[in-house]
Amino acid sequence: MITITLPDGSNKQYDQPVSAYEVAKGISPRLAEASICAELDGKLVDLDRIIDHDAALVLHTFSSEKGKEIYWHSTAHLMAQAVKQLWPDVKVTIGPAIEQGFYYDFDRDTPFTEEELKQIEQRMQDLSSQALPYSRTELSKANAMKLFGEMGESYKLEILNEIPDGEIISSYRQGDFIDLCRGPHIQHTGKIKAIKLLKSSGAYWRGDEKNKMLKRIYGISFPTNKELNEYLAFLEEAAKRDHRKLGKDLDLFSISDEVGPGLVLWHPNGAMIRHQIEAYWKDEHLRRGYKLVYSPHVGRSNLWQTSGHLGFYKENMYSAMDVEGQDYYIKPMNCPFHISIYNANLHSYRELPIRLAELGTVYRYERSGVLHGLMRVRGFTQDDAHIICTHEQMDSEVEKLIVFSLDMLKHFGFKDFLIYLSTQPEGSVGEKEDWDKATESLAASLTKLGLEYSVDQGGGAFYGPKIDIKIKDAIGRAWQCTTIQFDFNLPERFDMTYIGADNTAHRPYMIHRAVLGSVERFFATLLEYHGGNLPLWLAPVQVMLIPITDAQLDYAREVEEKLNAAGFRCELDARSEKMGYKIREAEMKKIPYMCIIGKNEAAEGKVTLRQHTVGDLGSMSLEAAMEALRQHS
RNA sequence: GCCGAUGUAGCUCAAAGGUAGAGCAAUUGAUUUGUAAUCAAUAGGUUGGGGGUUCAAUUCCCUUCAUCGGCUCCA
Repeated sequence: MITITLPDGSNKQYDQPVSAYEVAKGISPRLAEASICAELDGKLVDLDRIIDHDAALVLHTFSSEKGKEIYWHSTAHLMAQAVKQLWPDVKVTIGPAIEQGFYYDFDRDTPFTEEELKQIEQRMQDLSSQALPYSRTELSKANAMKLFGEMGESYKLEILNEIPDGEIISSYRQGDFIDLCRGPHIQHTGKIKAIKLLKSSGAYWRGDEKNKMLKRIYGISFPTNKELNEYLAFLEEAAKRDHRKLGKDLDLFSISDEVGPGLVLWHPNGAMIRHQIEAYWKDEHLRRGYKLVYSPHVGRSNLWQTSGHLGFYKENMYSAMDVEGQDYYIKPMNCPFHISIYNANLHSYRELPIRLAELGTVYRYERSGVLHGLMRVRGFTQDDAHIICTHEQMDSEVEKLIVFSLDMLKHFGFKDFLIYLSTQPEGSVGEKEDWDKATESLAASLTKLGLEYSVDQGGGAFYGPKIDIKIKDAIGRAWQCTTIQFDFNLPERFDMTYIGADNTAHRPYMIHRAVLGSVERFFATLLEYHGGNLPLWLAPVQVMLIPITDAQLDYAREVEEKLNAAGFRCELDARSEKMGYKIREAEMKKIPYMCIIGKNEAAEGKVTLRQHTVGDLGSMSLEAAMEALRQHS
């Protein structure tokens, strides 16, 4: 008797071994049809896997993350099959599922053209209609080497070589196509109904630029055309939210060819938003015991020598400029300056923690291919701070930092974060004891605050462990904003000390952190998150005054003055255009509120309020309108 | 930096081996209007830069710069 436990706790009993598919069918034929793979005692397996012992079984459909992953992975195999059929000489490499879809890397000299993508897509559809079963074969490493060797798939041999001897190796075959693969897979190619190959690009073998450049094809697939169309519509929607488009449409910023790539020009509207962000940022820091500082944009080579940047960061720094025979470098980081500020005085343990904060503009050489709107630029302003504290203060400082960061991000409207804890990498500096203590402190704070996080083992900087908080952009790409990093390197290099209660010098702990990350990147994620409809307190123009005819201009000016005096940012549209036209323009500029002022309003001393995307809110006294605005924020 | 695509008026886009066209925006004039586009006129371009082929290039070729999508890296 075999007992199978389902996720809801119920049991199914069988006299003899049974496949996961049969179990699914026993529950409901529809579930069996929708199932993609099975999870047996926590291990993903094919649906036709025979269950011969008591086990916990979870069936995954396309609605689960794991189901999607297997589905897309299977589609990647299908694409590889199509490509091999069309171009037998092309070598296959690897083709995993990604967050949205899948890709497959091929070794081929010429890139895949749009035409060819369509051709591949068509062939995939043909193969799908043949409903070819994916069948698993387990074989020894030697046999696998022989098989893929005969097929001439050299990349597969390279992968096989790295698999330890004795391990069972599986391959999957559908029709005439065999791929080395751990699996599992969907039952047959017929399950893949809607396919779209999105783009082709180059990608290095194993992500290493020293390796050969392969040709990658990205695609996505769904069980129904409806889902595919919805996804394509989502991409279109997302494109409208792209901060580069919004930046242009709302006249927020530009990047000029003549000024230089990756260098941002902030237009008045964008600058106003930035000003609001920065003002709030400064207030919050002062409230929380930070001291604001300013530092220069360049520093002598000695400084960067001491900090070590000329050693380990030089490829990201701009070349030196000569000043009276001395080399000066434009700063890629603020740390050495903040440390120099700390070191300008002798410090007692009574002063600690010292928290130095600055909106510090830095310049880094980023390779031309990586620049991306405001997300990745060459000159940017970090909302930087360095916290210098004693060992005892470390835990509470870390905890405060996490709370501070999340509070601030939430204030801007963000709700979903991805939190990562990165631990000690190979070749790091500092004592293991310090690393462990700091890492524990970071982990403990996250746990104490009840936050979920992923651990990036060995992903820390060489100088210390860190916590990163990422925010997603319009199409789900995650961008790092907050970073909280311990630094065991610079305090040593700059010989930072404080005098302890024992009247001897001690080495302080230093935490380097940025909450927003960089003003540029944060601004971009903020724009995309809100789709350009910023919260009232950030909107560059909060109220647009729209007189209906020129006869109301005087009254409108009066209203403007009063609104300004009350601290609202408003503009008067005094053009002799029709009201509908002015409303349309204000709506397109995403201005949160409009005050419509016609002869009725002028006569009664009122305004008619209209809210962006909402519509007419009716006529009211100016005081009532201002109260409504205050309520809004 | 590498692979691919793209680059035409301020913006969004057409066209084409024989010296570029629309809509919006702009300017001027008329209009004075009640909740998402009033009408007319005017002006606007070395078709990203450089070089080549050609009787002729903006179109074809080379090169360079930039942008976009990836690779890698990172705030």
